[in-house]
Amino acid sequence: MKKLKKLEPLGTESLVDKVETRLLMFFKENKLVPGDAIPKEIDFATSLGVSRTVVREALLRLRTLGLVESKKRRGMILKQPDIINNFARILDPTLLGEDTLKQLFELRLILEMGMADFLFENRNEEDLDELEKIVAAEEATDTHQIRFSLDKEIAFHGKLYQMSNNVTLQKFQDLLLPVFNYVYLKDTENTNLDDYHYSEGEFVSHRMLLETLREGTPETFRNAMRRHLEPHFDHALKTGGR
Amino acid sequence: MKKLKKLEPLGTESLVDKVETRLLMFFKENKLVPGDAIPKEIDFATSLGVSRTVVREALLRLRTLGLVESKKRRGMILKQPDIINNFARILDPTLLGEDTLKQLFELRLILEMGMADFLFENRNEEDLDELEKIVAAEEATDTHQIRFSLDKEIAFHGKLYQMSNNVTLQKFQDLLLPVFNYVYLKDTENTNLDDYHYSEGEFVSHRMLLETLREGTPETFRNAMRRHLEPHFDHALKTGGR
DNA sequence: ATTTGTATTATGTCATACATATAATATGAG
DNA sequence: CTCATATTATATGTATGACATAATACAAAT
Repeated sequence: MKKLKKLEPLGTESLVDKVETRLLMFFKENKLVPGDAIPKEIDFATSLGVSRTVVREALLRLRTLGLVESKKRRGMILKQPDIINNFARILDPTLLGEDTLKQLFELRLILEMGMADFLFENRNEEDLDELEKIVAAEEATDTHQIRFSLDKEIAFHGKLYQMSNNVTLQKFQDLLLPVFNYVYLKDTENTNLDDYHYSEGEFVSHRMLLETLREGTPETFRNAMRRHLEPHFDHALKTGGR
Repeated sequence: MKKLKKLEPLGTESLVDKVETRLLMFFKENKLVPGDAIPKEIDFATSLGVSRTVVREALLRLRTLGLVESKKRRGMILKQPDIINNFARILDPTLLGEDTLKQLFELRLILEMGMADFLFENRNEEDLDELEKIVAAEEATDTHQIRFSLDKEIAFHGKLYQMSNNVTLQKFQDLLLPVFNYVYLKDTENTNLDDYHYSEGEFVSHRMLLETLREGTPETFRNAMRRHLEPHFDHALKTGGR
């Protein structure tokens, strides 16, 4: 038997896959930018030699990803994909695995530890005042349970994200909020955070964070935030194995 | 003319939209989890009273988002949506606006500043040795240009992400890498980073970061990292307005 | 000139048929 | 009986043609 050339595994990708990549190539080659109109389904179908069904499914994918938008009679136009928005639909904590949830919660800790510099860069009286109001309201309500009242937690930390002045980060946080809540609640079920005793007995409250943000530096703020988040960090680090 | 009650705009959502939400409800109500099989297209179609086409398009969306997976003859099963993977297709830097790019680059700075605690929690000799190798190779090559050699930069920082032991974070970094490179290159075009002079004249090299990771604490590491990233921070903060 | 109707057009939906891949089963060789 | 191989059934994938729907342009009417 003659030596035969190894038989290449023939592409496993479906027709729709191919068409999708062809469409993306088409956009790039023609240097189309968001706002530009693209040919109609039937034209793509004929020039690619496939059925309208296939073209439609490929375009539907791109639409799902927010890359194109379709209007009746008007055809389709390229869109600036809103990276974040699509996930909102499916990012249901109950549909995510334990490990992913844990990692996303870690991500939250990372983000809040890392954004100090941007907070200091963009802080202004207006925002600080609003933060002040949030803290004041928090202190006024229930002096015993203030530490881990979820609503206040969200209000305060949410405001911080907003103050980062990074819209993408904000959207990201909005998106992950349900996840955070979910993990947070699950955690508080198991370990009663009120009983948690901080190292050196010192608890860093929202008020103290606010003061640090007013008078401190990014560095001191990071340290304060680390203390503030200590129970969460402990939980995340303890339950290690991924 | 009499004062008329404002006429509510009636729902503009398409059939496919409705079916999609119905499908998601179905999954939740039946407490389906990743791995579970779901009814076939035709069954959904008949029970919802719509054509297979519509069901198919709705399912295709969910497939595009990674929530379901389809295999011939086997039907469809719920999948753990890979949050990150979906971005890849559309996250072409050339398709993103300037502002989004900038914000993603900031996100990188935030992540690297924030992950210190996890690095220290998960560090082990093996990883540190590998990091050592990367640094050594870096030092060996070109003693003059070591600071901002892109490859080494990627190798070193990439390894850090890997050491965070957070797969989601890693994937996120993989995904954003092209964006980072893109922004990085554009930055170095304008401002020659080699000419950048660090505050107090002190430059924190990869080697110093490594030493801090070996002997220091999360706190000292954050400070070192902040110094190391100083030119990037400066650039990000200077060009402020979003 | 503003409104109202009408034709046009590209996407949205439907119905049906067939192709294709694969799990399940049956068949056959040893 | 065991294993490999062929067959069959089935759910998704693709194709085709038809009609519905909404948005636009333009004509007609007031």
